[in-house]
Amino acid sequence: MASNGNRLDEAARAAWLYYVAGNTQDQIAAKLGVSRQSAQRLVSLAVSEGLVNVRIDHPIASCLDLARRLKERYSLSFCEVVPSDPASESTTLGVSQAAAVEIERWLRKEEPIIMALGTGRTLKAAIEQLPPFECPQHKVVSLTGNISPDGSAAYYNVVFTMADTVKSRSFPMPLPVFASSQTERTMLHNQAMIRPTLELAGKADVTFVGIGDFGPQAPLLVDGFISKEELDELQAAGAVGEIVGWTFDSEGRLIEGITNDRVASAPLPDPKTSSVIAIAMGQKKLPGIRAAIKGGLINGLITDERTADALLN
Amino acid sequence: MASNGNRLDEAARAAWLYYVAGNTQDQIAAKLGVSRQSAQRLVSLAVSEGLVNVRIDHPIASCLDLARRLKERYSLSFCEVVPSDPASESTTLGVSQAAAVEIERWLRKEEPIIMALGTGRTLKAAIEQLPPFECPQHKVVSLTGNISPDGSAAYYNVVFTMADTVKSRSFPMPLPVFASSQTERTMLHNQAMIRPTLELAGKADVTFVGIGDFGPQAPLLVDGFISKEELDELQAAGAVGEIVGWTFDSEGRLIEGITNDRVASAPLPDPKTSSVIAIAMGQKKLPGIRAAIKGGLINGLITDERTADALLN
DNA sequence: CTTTCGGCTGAGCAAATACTCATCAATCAG
DNA sequence: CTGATTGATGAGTATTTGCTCAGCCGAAAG
Repeated sequence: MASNGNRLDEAARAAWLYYVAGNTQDQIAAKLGVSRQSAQRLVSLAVSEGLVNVRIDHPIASCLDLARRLKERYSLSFCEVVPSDPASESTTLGVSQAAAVEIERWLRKEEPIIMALGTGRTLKAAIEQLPPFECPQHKVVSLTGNISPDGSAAYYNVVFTMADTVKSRSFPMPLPVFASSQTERTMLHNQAMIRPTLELAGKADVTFVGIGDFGPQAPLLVDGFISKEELDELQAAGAVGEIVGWTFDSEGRLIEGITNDRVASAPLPDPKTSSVIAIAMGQKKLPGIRAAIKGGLINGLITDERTADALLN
Repeated sequence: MASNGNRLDEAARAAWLYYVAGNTQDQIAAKLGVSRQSAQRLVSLAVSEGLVNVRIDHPIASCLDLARRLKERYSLSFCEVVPSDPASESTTLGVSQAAAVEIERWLRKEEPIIMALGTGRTLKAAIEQLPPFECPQHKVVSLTGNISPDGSAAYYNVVFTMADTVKSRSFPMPLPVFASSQTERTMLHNQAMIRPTLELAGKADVTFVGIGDFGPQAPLLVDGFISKEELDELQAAGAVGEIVGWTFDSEGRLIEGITNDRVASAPLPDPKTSSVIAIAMGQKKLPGIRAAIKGGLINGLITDERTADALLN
């Protein structure tokens, strides 16, 4: 749609006049020859389309301090803490922006890298913050299958979302998230189309993942990947969190059997040889985050002030 | 002042809650435990301190097109065009932000680079847009002296401004802008403290400069570097623009004699071996910009829509 | 100890902005 | 061709923001 592009152009122009040039919407309306309301709509469109990117260039002392202490205490190689909004229950607010900045930083590199991506709401929100740009030198590979139990494309598989805005070479994983049995998983993983992707995932320079909790609203349950019975069984076995479907207990040890036999996801890249950065915040995820750190599943964390504080106590 | 730092912390937090979390100032006030007015003041402080950085992630088609045509027509290796605010007479609005982004892009590189900086209001405005960060691997060298005719530090010498926010190795040029004679210049340039700096400037990987005009408000005149008589003489000799004090005619050829014999600035780095990017916009500067491009003094340009349009016609 | 001064604060108000709703135009299926 | 649907528009209005001004507090000077 040319009209759509033009509209976004106009929106960008209006947003530019508003945020950069500091015009009022009245002035913008006059300059663009539209009504004041339309100008307001253009600005708000630009905002809602994510064209407007605000960053605060000030390391808030308390956040820096929390990040430093987390890094020290848990030997993390990367940690970023964003301010909390005390009133908000969102599990993405703030961390998604910070994650987007970090993801962009990696993708802006000139030498080719391999980036692996997990799945989940938090990560999806982060990807949606990315500005469009081109980096054909990089490879972005999904750690998890993109097929829902009902056969449709998994909504929270983020590689596709990313491909919409960032032009890199994408490697989705054309698999279900869980195989029906360990045997089937082996078979699936041996497919000629899958194997290279799995190998690529193993060689990732950097990995971004979300962490799923095992409360009553566990994402694996809500999205229909596991049944209530399986959830109960996992909880009984001590499950506190999950990364791309790999379930682990409070010590960060993968739980044997149950669902981990059937997860079709690639194994998590080894944090010893690459950066594995989790993006997670919120009370619910706390046990999972703590466990993932303790078990050395991850070596990087992007979280918020409140969660950081809780992790230290 | 700890209070000052705390205040900026609070300002950053308020700005974060406002711009990123989307709170109203009332909500922020409640959360930070201050009055609404104070919250408003914190937000506006954050804005005026430059903590808040807005960027519009949308290439406005017409600007992209102008940039492309400029690059083609004049064989520029870099060109960026920002939207114009039709009502504003500013010669920095927009281009300073765009220049800051480009400068930051260079400084974020991991491998060490040498960046040379010119002088002037436009460049200073750009430097002021830079967020604070550290890049000790780079060297930033001034092309011009930093001593005003009256002996004070030249206000528009930007290396110091930059050193305030960006931690790189800085090389100011402890010289006047103009020597009193050609002989004195030779002598000054042969000083042991100056020579390495000059050599560094000659090896710059990237150079950012402003362009001065020769109208009645010529910056060289306004800042007291040259007299009205010298200005008249230069104009009579065909001067249309000036970069770090080097005056050139409408073909971009340096004007022999008069002031060019005495400019203590380093010679402009050769655009064949490095990027020499001019930041300039506005009707007044048009002849100077055109000449600098024509004469091959620069190979990169950051300007605004209106100026770009005029350059193409 | 008092005075002065600079900066901070809150109240009130004007301006700017965002939202809702009814209307209108264009597109598309039948 | 007609009716339905979608999306844009302008008016009116509520909310939010920014500005000015008078008062206040504490630090520094006398």
